[in-house]
Amino acid sequence: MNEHRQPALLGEQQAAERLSRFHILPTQQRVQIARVLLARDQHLSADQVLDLVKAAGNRVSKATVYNTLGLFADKGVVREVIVDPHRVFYDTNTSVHHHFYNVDTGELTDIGADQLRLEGLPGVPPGTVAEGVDVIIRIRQRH
Amino acid sequence: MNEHRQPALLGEQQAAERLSRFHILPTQQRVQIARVLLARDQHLSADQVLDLVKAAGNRVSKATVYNTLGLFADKGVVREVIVDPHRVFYDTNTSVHHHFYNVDTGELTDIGADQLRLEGLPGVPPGTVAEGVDVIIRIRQRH
DNA sequence: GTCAGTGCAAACCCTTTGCAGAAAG
DNA sequence: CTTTCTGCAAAGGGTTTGCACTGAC
Repeated sequence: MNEHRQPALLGEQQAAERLSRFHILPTQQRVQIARVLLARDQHLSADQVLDLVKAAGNRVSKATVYNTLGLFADKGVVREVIVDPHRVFYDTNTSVHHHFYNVDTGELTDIGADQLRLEGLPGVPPGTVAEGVDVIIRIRQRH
Repeated sequence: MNEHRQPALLGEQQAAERLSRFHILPTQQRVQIARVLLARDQHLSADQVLDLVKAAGNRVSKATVYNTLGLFADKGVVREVIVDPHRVFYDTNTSVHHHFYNVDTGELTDIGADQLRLEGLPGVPPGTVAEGVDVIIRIRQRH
């Protein structure tokens, strides 16, 4: 009856291995952050990650969460989603896909790559290379 | 030889009329902001707008610039572009189009609607309505 | 022992807010 | 005269930084 009190966490082993695969040294805090973050496909802000790590009974500082999420994004473990000037979301789904962003609730929902196709991608400006394509469909509550 | 020292400004009359058309009371500051902002197709941050208004010899406060840009966006005079967690850009081109965002330089460039087509727009989640679609192609300097 | 990672608090920066004074109609 | 707008400065909130401490190898 109480097996759902705590959100499922990724095992420490698995988390550490996953970080190693991305050439990230699996320190204690990074592993704890990975355990909550990578447990499922989700979109979390830095603050939410901090809360989840603490809720799981581990201690991390705010600075480390920010540093770590930035590192994870750099290394490709997660993807930054910028839809709101107030906070950055980290998306654990790194495959090609897009998003609905509910401006009223702040909720972010995935749109599979198969549900939306981009035709005729334009060439990038000279001297630059493409890094990624973000498609955001902004929605709001009816009325 | 000195006709380019000052960026071209929209005439006061034109600026005021344009605001009225969007049901915005054309007060002094709003008109001055509109004159620099709407002079051409461009992407400006609030800070840049503040600097431009001051450079044009007019006085405005930071708060008024923020309030005014927010108002303009609400009324549809400009479009907010959120590509950078650090600042919001205001785009004077309100027709359907997309953007390149150079993450190294912070530069925003338009992509005409004719250069990129979206196929198979998915239906929005129940209880919500679409407000807009943003396509951002993130680019960076080669090497 | 050396170098990288972490924690804390303070600094930062963009943006918003509260409120008194000014301007618009 | 009433309502809305503006300016200033202060507050806000997410993110970053500086620096001493800790941990990894």
